[in-house]
Amino acid sequence: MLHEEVVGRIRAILLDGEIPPGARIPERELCERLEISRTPLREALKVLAAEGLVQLLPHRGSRAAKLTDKDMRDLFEVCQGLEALAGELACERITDVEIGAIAAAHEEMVRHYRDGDLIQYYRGNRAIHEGIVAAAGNPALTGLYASVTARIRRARYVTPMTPQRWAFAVSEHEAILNALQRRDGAGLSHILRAHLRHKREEVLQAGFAEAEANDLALRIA
Amino acid sequence: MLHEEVVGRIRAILLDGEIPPGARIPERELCERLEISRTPLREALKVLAAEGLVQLLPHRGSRAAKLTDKDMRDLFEVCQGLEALAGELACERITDVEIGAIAAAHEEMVRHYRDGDLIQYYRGNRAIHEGIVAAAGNPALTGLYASVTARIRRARYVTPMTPQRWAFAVSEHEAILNALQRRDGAGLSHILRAHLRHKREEVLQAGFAEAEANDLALRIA
DNA sequence: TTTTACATTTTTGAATGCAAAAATTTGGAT
DNA sequence: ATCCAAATTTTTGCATTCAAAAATGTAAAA
Repeated sequence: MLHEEVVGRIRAILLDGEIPPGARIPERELCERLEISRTPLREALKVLAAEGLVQLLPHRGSRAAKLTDKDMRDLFEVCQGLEALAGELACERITDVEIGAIAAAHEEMVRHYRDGDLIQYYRGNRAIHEGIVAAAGNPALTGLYASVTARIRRARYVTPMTPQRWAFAVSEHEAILNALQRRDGAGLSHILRAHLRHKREEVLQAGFAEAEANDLALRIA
Repeated sequence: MLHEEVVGRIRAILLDGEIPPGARIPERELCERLEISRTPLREALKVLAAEGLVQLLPHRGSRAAKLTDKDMRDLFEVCQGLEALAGELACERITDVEIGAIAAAHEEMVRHYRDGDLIQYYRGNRAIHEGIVAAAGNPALTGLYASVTARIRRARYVTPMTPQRWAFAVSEHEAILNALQRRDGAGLSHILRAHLRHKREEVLQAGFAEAEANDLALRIA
């Protein structure tokens, strides 16, 4: 197994929440499960620590990173900046074919909304945002975006979605697609920011990070 | 020596250009120099690879990353986005004391400009930009900014500075300070973008990345 | 019963050893 | 002399080992 694959598999385990935020990472078990020795596992954990997904405590092992409300707010803020930039760049560079693909993803997402299928809706949602970032044609941006969104993904998908919020999010997406089709960079940037700001408010209001903190506090006590 | 210190020292060696872009990283020598064994060195190299400073070639070791013109353009673009965001946030959150510190750094930088001391000018310049980012009060943003600027630092400082360019850059900095003092987020964001766009144009025009590519081509031939 | 000092076990972090892959050198054929 | 193949050396990637640190358990004293 290649180094990048090891990193990827552990990242997936963390993002799936199989090792919940704040929990100790069982070195021995992971070694057995991935059928590798401690050396490559520890290399991967250090990489993931640099990415912010793992917290290393000298001489006391590693834990799945746990985000405070402040961390969450900060990451959403950065994400807003990155998506706003991506939106502007995308409008300058996107091809008609790419717009068509995003429009198709949008229609599919709306269908999932009508069906009330939240999981599939989220999947489509993510494809659209990632499509816009990809259309910016800037791999450095794509990489940072991936790393930031990975860290807040769980919070986004765990936060409860009310019918009102959901309907409003879909209407925002109509505006996003519209701005993209008009190649209105400033407009797209603006609506993307608002869209993410709203999502951030939902997530923070749900007190996701704090819930996790309490959870850990209970476990320690 | 702690893991983070190993990473930091190798990063410094790379940023200083002591191991030039594209050059092979001599594992054995670095081990002796840092007085560590291969295990912690390799852990550090993998972290630096994730940061984009090192290129890992499976079964053929690691090299100091070499940036193409496209890479450089992309990184500058992201840097523009991050600084623009930082500028807006800074204007919302910065204290009078912090503004005073940045104003002082600005005055000092202008003195170095008048003295024609480019090295000290760059140092002051960097302090101002980092001060604005820090004033945004967003550690996630600070981290990404540090990682992106690290990768383009050498190109910025190697690019020749004409008197005209220099004078113009200083005038831009007057506008930056002014916007910050007025806490004009939109204005600061705008001028920071323009400032970086100009710097990017200079760097790309100087053909820094291509020069390095040729340099490597010669070495290989 | 609770607390504290000590011994034991476990876990961490790093050096070493080993097998596989790549680079280099050597030797032979053209 | 040049080119190609095989042997040798070097380097890489990983498993293992070892010392130090932390966690755990135990027993004695308050």
